[in-house]
Amino acid sequence: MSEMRAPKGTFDTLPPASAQFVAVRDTLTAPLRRAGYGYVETPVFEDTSVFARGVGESTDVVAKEMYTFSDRGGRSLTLRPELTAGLMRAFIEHRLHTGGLPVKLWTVGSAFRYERPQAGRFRHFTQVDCEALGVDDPALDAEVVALGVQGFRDLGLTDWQLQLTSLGDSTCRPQYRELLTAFLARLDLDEDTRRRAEINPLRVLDDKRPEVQAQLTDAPLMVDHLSDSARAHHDAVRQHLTDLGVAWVEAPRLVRGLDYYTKTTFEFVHGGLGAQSAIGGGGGYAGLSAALGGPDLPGIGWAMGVDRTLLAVQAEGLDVAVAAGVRAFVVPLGAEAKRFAVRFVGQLREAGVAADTVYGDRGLKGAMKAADRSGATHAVVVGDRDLAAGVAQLKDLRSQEQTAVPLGELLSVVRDTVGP
RNA sequence: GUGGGUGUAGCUCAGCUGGUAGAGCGCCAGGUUGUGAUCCUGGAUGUCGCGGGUUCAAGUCCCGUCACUCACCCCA
Repeated sequence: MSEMRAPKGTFDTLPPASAQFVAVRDTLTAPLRRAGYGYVETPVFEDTSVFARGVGESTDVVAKEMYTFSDRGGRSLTLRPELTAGLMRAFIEHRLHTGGLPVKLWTVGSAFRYERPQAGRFRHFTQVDCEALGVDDPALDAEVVALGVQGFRDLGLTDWQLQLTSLGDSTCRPQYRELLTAFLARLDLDEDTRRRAEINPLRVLDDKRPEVQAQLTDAPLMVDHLSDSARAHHDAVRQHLTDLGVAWVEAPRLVRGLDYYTKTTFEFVHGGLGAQSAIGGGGGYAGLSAALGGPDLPGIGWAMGVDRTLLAVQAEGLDVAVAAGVRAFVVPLGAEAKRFAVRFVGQLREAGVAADTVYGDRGLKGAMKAADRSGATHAVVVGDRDLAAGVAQLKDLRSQEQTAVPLGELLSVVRDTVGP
């Protein structure tokens, strides 16, 4: 066994399972493409300050989970721990806000966090990201959420739910925060939790330990202390979601780990994943653009975990992969037949038929075995003897029926028999 | 960063109270010198994660270490 291994917390996605990964990734992005969102490609690493300022210095992600390094020019760079901050940096750098608003963007790619791996949590993972920037409109919030919902529906997922709440805005959140801090100060909490309460008291609300939860039954909730405008925004979002046929559950204790979220906040959770049950999440972020030195513009967006969604697909036993493999497999026998096979496979592919042949000297039996494993429904067996007679044998690998086909008709017969 | 579990063939695993390794699947070959899958027969592959200790003897017991895994924290 080799000592070479994928780094801790990373994994390789190999055939045939990789076909499912591709299907999940493409299904999640399809609704965005259909809705007119534009694709953006940004670097996998950014200046460290993009994340420090964008994600928030006090978050765990920035404080202890970033892959940060110096390049040869002495610059501090960081492998992106999420995709939104880099997207915003590009949005600001290229002054995309000077066009029509909102600006609707999506991207997909790798993200990196130095965390202890566990089920559904890795140091390298893939996210699909969707952002709508520059307009504060509850209908836009609803659209963004609905586009995420559509992806899950298209995959056939059923064991999931949308959790929704509002984290308030700059006028009501600070007041609520004080209220909550005062409440938490009266509880019997361990030192670790106290420290967390200081950094972000909201996060204590979704502590999973029963002894903590028991003390939180009477905790004040953000949704009960929203400003009039935040309240109206939240109500309108829910009305639009209803109109769009999107169901949700109220999650007044939903907290997200990135500092930039405001108002609409949501998470998609799946029942088959273990502790890391979130397959996607997002929300509004009023202050992010300004925090990165850009215009003071609002935004709404989400990130979906492709790997976690794939786990969800597998947990539900769904068959999402497009049929891989080939339809026709050419089996040559002899030197002349070999030349014919290589040429004929090229013709089949050119004609749109997924086809393959055998490479390496394996003999007829081995070649037939390869044909079987390829997933092809039909084999084209051709030996020098057949070529001399001007035919090839077309064999249905399921029924075992074999018929001789004149070479002049072979291409069209195979194409019509096996399909694309 | 903290805690629990597990490391034996390519994969899934068995190996009782210590006596120097096995099964199924897969792979290869033959049965069928021009036919796969099915069936029959045969075959190959292991530093038992690594290091140390106890013992006449360690896959088995003890210690350490690494990896994987699950959970906390956090999050996709």
